[in-house]
Order: sequence, then structure tokens, then C-alpha cells
Amino acid sequence: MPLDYNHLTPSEAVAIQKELRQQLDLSPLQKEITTIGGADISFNKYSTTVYAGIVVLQFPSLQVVETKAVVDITEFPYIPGLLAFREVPALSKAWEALTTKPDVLVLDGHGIAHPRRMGIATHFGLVMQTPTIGCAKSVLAGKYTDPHKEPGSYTDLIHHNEVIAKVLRTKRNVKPVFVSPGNLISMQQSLDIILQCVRKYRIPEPTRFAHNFVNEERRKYMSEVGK
DNA sequence: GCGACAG
DNA sequence: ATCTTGTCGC
Repeated sequence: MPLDYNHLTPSEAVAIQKELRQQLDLSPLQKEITTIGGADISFNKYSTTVYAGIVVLQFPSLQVVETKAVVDITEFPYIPGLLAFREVPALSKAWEALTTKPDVLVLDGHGIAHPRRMGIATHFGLVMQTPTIGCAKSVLAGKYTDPHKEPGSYTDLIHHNEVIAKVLRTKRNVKPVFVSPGNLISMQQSLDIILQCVRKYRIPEPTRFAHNFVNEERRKYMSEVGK
């Protein structure tokens, strides 16, 4: 049965995070990576309709092999620290619809770089029992010093004396991105994989493609129907 | 109590 | 996140 977090109160959501967290496994992924996925959500401001999508790419060539999108309704609001309760249900449906489950999935948001180590990538990885990586565009928790300006340089994002993410400069003269493991993968592997996914833009290809894809789906759906 | 705060 | 064209800067 599909996930339904719609009628949860924030404190109930936090309780679920603390429960799920006990199953977290950040040991190195043994399997060789042949495919990688990118997941994202798009929606119209003030609307509860969300468009969730996942793009599967060949790795390391990054050629797209499959795309899947679903339209869903989300009642849960955006609350910093509880993003997963708003987006994971819809993303799970897109995941189930995939013909090819990627070896690892990159989500638009944090993995363990979260106040309770339960960012959206970690949450999704625990619920779906699959390897995930979080790649966020801004920080939610922790402190860091700016990485050098050379592409590929990085520093540590630290929270309560723990390294919770790598602050990575993907391109010259752009803000860094925050890479952290979600579940079933290590911090070092997460960083290595994301580095191999950087091409011409600041955002690594998996999430960049997913972002473009869900936006296209949203506009297409709005013109076909009217909502 | 005050400030911060993924998408 | 989303609404949006041109434009300043490396």
C-alpha cells in the first residue's frame, strides 16, 4: 500500500524520523554501479498537485535510458526538516512505476545532512530499501568553510562535531552543492559518484535532468488538461 | 528567548 | 519550489 503522510502532525513526523533512523546503514555499496537515477518534484505555487519524476541514466556515460512521472496530491506543507513527508510519497509512486530500478538514486535535497540525519534522500532510501545520495543546493544544518574556487575542491559540512556532508565546488565561480549519503552507501562513494556526474553545469546531471523533466511534465499536463 | 531554516 | 528578460560579471 502506498505511503500516506498527509494527516500527520509535525511532532508525529519527527517521531517517525527517529524511528526510521535506527535502520540507517552507511556502509560502502558493494555492487558495481551501472545505472544512476535522478529524482525531483515540480508544482505550481499554492497548489497541492505535485508532479514527481525519476530519470534513469546509464553510468558513467550518463545516457538517459528511462523516465517516469506521476501526478499526485500532497496535503503536507513544506516545513524545513520535514521535506520528506511532502515529497517521498509521490516519488515512491514514480519509483514503483520504473521498469529499471537504478543502482543508486540521487535526490534533490539532503541525505544525512539534517538535524536528525533524516533528510529526504535518507528517508527515501530507508523506506524503499535502496541506495540513495542527497545533493542539495543550500544548507539545512551545520557549518563549513568555503571550498577553494577550483572545480572539484571540497570541504566538510560539520554538525555536532560530525561530518554530515561534503561541500563541493562543481564549477568555477558558482556556489557549491552539498553532497551527503542517503542510505546504503558511504560518504566517500557519494562524493565520487556525484563528481562523475558533473558535466557542463553546476548541478550534476541526474538531478538536473530530473528537474527539467518534471517541469516539462507539469507544463504538458497543464496544457492538456487545465489544472 | 533568538535566529536559522533542504524544496 | 514558482513567477520571468535582460543583463552584469567572470
